[in-house]
Amino acid sequence: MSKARCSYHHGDLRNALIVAAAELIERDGTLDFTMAEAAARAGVSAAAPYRHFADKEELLRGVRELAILGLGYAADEAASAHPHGSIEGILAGGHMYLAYAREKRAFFSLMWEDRGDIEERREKVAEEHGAFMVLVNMVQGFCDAHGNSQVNSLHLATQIWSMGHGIATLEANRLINLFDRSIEPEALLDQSVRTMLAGVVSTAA
Amino acid sequence: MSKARCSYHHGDLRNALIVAAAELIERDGTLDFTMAEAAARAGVSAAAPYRHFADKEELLRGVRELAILGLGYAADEAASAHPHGSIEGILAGGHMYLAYAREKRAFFSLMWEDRGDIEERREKVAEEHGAFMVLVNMVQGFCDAHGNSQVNSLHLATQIWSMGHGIATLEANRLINLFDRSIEPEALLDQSVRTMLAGVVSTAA
DNA sequence: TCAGCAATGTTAATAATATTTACATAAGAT
DNA sequence: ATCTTATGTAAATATTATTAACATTGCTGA
Repeated sequence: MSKARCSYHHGDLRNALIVAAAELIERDGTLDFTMAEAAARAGVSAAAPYRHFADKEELLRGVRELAILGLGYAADEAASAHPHGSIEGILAGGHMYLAYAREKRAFFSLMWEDRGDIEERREKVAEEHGAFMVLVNMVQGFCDAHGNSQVNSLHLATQIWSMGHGIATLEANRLINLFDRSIEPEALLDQSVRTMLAGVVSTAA
Repeated sequence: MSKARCSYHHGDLRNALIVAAAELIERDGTLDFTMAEAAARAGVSAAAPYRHFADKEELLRGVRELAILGLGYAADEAASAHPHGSIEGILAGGHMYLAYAREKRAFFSLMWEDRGDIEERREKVAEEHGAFMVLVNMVQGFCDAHGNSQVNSLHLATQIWSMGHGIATLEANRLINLFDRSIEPEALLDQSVRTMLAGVVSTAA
């Protein structure tokens, strides 16, 4: 069985709950949906979730996985629209990240919030964090194209990521223009990335 | 009256509650202290806080103000240890920010989380956000010292802030070296800031 | 095929908290 | 000295997460 709900057993409740929770997060823009509502949406009783998740934390981690995968797809898409190694590809990735932070705040914060399972996450980095891998690739391509082979692309990617992450995080929390109303996040990001990459090129061997 | 608690009335309960809450946050490293415990610590009943704060959110906002002021003092201190306009001053500010994020995670996230009162915050920017003003000053000094007067220091300060904010946020959530274990946050920050400032100088009129 | 087990659901507690209500006290103004 | 308002208290309420005790059913091996 794997249908809607022939009878007593659901068939795929774990995933159904993750989806239900994600829908509620999407709907409310917060992570504080109730277990009961998620369960109801999946068509089961309030206690059923506990057969699949130790607690709400664990369900949230499930949702997070989904979100991270989604971000990876978005990154693929952004990257594939530009030539490999081009600065535009990197900028497009940044815009995608920024848009995600803005439009899916709750998922974005869920994704980057310490939930006490860093080690577990580290083990699954390769499978789950496609988005970062895409960035590393683009950076690698950029360095190759600009004859700077001394650069550690993992390192440079982290540098660019953290830069974009700062802007995106502040934007998600509506704080990026707390001090200067004229700030435009995308422009700020572009400028930062360009400056950084210019720095890398000027250091070229 | 303004003493410990001569009798029925406290005298300064509002502040006492903010301090109590801050102590609990410090102790547990989380924002999820209970109103009851904060009240108990201030020596009053569980319902008393509601005479001073509409809800826990409002108490948290009170604690946030305190934290932001503290960050401002730390910024003053960091800046005053280096010559005005020096790159070292800016780096020191960054290190302070990073250390704060690492050592006071809960306060750090409280400070930069959207709590639905952006407009109110904006009105008090000048009084409360000393730390950013310090940064703006240092940046201004740097630009003056390097003969680049076309730069909008508010804008550049935002750029540097968001850069440091990204690294600090990721560090606070233990994610900065999720992909690359060899990353050292302070070194990454220094490098990023130096690259950015080098870019500004090279663009000098 | 069928008995029995393990997995997965159910309903009815339990528990922890925020928040409200109804009442008490006391500080300060008239 | 009294009256009003601000500030406390104790005792509900309400909301949720989570657990407990019991039910159903798919699957496994004889």
